[in-house]
Amino acid sequence: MPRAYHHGNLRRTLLDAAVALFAERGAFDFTLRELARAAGVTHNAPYRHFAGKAELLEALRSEGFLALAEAAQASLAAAGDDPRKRVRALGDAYLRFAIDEPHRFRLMLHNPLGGADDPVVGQASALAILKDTLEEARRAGVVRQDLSARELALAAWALVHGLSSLMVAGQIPADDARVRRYGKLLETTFFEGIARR
Amino acid sequence: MPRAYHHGNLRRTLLDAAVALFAERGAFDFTLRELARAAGVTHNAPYRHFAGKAELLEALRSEGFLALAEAAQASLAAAGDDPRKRVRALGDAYLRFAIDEPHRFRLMLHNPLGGADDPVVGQASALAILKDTLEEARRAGVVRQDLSARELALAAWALVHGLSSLMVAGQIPADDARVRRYGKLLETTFFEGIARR
DNA sequence: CCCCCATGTTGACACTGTCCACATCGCTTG
DNA sequence: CAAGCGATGTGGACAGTGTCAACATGGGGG
Repeated sequence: MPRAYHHGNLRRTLLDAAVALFAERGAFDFTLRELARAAGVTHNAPYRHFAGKAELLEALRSEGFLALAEAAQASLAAAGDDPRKRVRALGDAYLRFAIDEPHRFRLMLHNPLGGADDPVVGQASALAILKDTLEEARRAGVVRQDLSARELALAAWALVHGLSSLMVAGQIPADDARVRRYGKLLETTFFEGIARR
Repeated sequence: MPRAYHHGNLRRTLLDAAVALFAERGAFDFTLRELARAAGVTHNAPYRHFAGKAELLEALRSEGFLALAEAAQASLAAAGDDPRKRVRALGDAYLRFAIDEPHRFRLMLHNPLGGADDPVVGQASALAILKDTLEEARRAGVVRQDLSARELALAAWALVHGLSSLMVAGQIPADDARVRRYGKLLETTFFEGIARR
């Protein structure tokens, strides 16, 4: 099969190659030209799809958040109707995402500081899912009412994010047993402690 | 004053210049040669003090953890004898450090993945302080006894680290009032929830 | 059917990290 | 107190990088 002059789907190929390179070496020190070579293309072809290296990285981060949002939706769909179970499902999904794709996770969190103003595409939607689910819980009356859904969402996020970070950083082992145990601990901490009515 | 051939304290100067550059642009994209220029020295002088760029970064991370450890000690010294107050003081110190020096904080957490095996110098000592303080609390009987001091320390760390991360990332505003409020919330969460006897 | 424009290529430039051989100093030792 | 040696800084070189500009190609809409 003769390689066509036009690659066909270079953008996709480049993004995939980038993720693969991340996973392979565990750092973000890959090079644009390297990516181009991996895709079997000249060092300048990527510039037809990304304005520069920074934009490619941003695209990767976006995709990460979209994937996370998808995983969150899936876990919600499997969680049934109990509001508390639904919140728990989101936490589990987050933790699992962080553990299964640590490179991507770290890339996503590696924002250039102060970035609440211009969040990456997808980040907002991931956070929105959490907020909506906590809004459900709020309406169902299983959490305190004097905090907004957003505040509750941030608290829950902080909780699970702290654990995820430490696991990804290797400070806390991430074996299945521990993940389940800490997941439950976080659940009670959130519902009996922080969000208690 | 004629610039001497031998700079005198280049290592220090380079590290300081690096921190300054971080703070100035908010990303780790500085260049070794740039650093050398800022220090008024040839592009190769840094190699007499660091094997390469990676080693310089690692030195920076080390210094960050040492500074954090120092801040922790100071806050302990001012905290009196009550074990609970002492733990709380450490949490506050962590949060304050993250907020006051977000660049450094992000650099420190930016480890090359899986790094529990070869932690940066200083990281261990910072963690040790927390562990010791929780050991005190454990001996004083104000926390549950079925968790080791290390486990308690990690739980406390996860808690405060989650909040710190979100604040540094700009997701949660870091004004004084909120910091105090969340600090108190974390304290009760930890002592009444996670670590309750 | 043809031609236009999105996609890919070639060539160039300034700059980077790092290696090497050499220059300059200041501290130790006799 | 001299000398010289090791630590520190210099200058030049090289391959590789990000990015720009000009050119080539060919598939899909008129």
